[in-house]
Amino acid sequence: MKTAAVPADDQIDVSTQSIRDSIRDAIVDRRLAPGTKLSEADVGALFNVSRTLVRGALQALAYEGLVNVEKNRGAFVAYPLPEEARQIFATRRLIEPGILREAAKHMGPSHLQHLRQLLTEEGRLMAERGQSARRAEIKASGDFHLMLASMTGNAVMQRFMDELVARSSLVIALYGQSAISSCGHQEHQDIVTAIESGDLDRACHLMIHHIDHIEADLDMRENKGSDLREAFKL
Amino acid sequence: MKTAAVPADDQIDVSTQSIRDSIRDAIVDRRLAPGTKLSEADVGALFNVSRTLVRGALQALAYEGLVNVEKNRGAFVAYPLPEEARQIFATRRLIEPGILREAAKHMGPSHLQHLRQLLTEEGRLMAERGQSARRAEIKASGDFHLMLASMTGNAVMQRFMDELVARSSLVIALYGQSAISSCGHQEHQDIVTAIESGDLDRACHLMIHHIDHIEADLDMRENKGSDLREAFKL
DNA sequence: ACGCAAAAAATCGTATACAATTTAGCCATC
DNA sequence: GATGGCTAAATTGTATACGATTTTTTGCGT
Repeated sequence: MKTAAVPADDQIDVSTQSIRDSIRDAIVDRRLAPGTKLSEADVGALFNVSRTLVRGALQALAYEGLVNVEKNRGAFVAYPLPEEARQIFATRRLIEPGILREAAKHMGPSHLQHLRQLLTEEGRLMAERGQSARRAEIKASGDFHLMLASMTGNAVMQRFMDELVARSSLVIALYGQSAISSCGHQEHQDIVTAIESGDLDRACHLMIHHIDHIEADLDMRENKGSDLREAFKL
Repeated sequence: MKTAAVPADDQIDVSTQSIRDSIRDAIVDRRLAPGTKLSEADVGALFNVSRTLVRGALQALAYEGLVNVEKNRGAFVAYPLPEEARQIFATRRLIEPGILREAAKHMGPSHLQHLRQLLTEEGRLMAERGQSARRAEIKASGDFHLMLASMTGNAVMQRFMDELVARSSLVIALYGQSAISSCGHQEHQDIVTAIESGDLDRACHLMIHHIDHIEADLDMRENKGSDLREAFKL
């Protein structure tokens, strides 16, 4: 059976952590499709490490919800079910307004500039063509939310958001319809504008609607991916 | 060097998961003091498993923030710094009102009865003496928040709360002053009463103050534990 | 040909082995 | 008596080995 295609760094010294990050990036960047099997031996061969380290990385990713490990069968890139997807977005709606307010508290002019900078980059990527620009655009879109989380100065929240954004990316990969909601970029801008003008209530309002829009763009009818095992076993 | 004292089940078949849970319980129950070294060999001997499984469990616990693993030095029961503690409670203040509202949406009479039942048990434990009753009381106090989280029906939120409650318990073990804020029990009751009466705004308000009170009961002046390594290395 | 059972291969689960690093002990020296 | 450095012990990091489980292949009978 064909098994993952993971970016193969050659010769470079790798640790469990770096393997985890590489696979994570590959999943979030959608270079690894949901459901793809991640064979311990194969991944180990790609990184020139033993299964021991690969197992550690896969277990960590399982904890983040990015891969499922099935006993005696192996690890697979997570294939979030619609219900799971709903829970992820429900959690984001619950958390992100609070993050926004908390971030705003600590925000200075330089922070705002960083945000604007990110938005500029996001807009630039939207103009470009090609799959790699598309991927970069999706990543940048997630980075907006992550940057807000980092501005809270709260490492716990930041980690929660890391996980939520990563899993969201997986959900969008599975159920997303429109190439990308290009309105997302506009909504990001509106949120920053609201923050700048000091209208946090409005910013939070916009944020919630923004998340709603992302979720509304999904088509979560079952069996989109036709993975029969997933469809029946869970 | 003396190293952990972990509850030793004898002969029972154990997996990584059960080891993780046992250590987790021991930490949350405060039978393992913060800073205690968890030697792979020793833990493995107690559970009659190889270091491989122990390592897996310790890595998972590290991800939850319950243990710190220092490269080439080993795993230690986490010793949260004051700043970390503040972030944990800040995150709880941010999340728990939302959980409350979400839980209330799905709450039927049977759910309310479960909550009342938990509060009764909590009250009963408060009347008892002895260290084990004290531990059970602390656990029950955390269970109140976890039960609310479970009532949201949202597995993601539930896992976040699991982590937050576990880490809170560690913080309280380190910095807690008054035996236990016995007012906590009263506050739990007030929250449930507010929910029953349908006044969610009031319930959320009470919840936030409840978390504030827990945090206010801490004495987080530095060096309570006088672990010099921790003081300098982080 | 098709289906089913048994053998073979592949893959995972766990333990053990060995290398790398840290820690502890000890003696010489100031 | 304290300090510095050297050696030995202990501990972790990683790879390998082997048993258990699953998956695939093979081959037989219908």
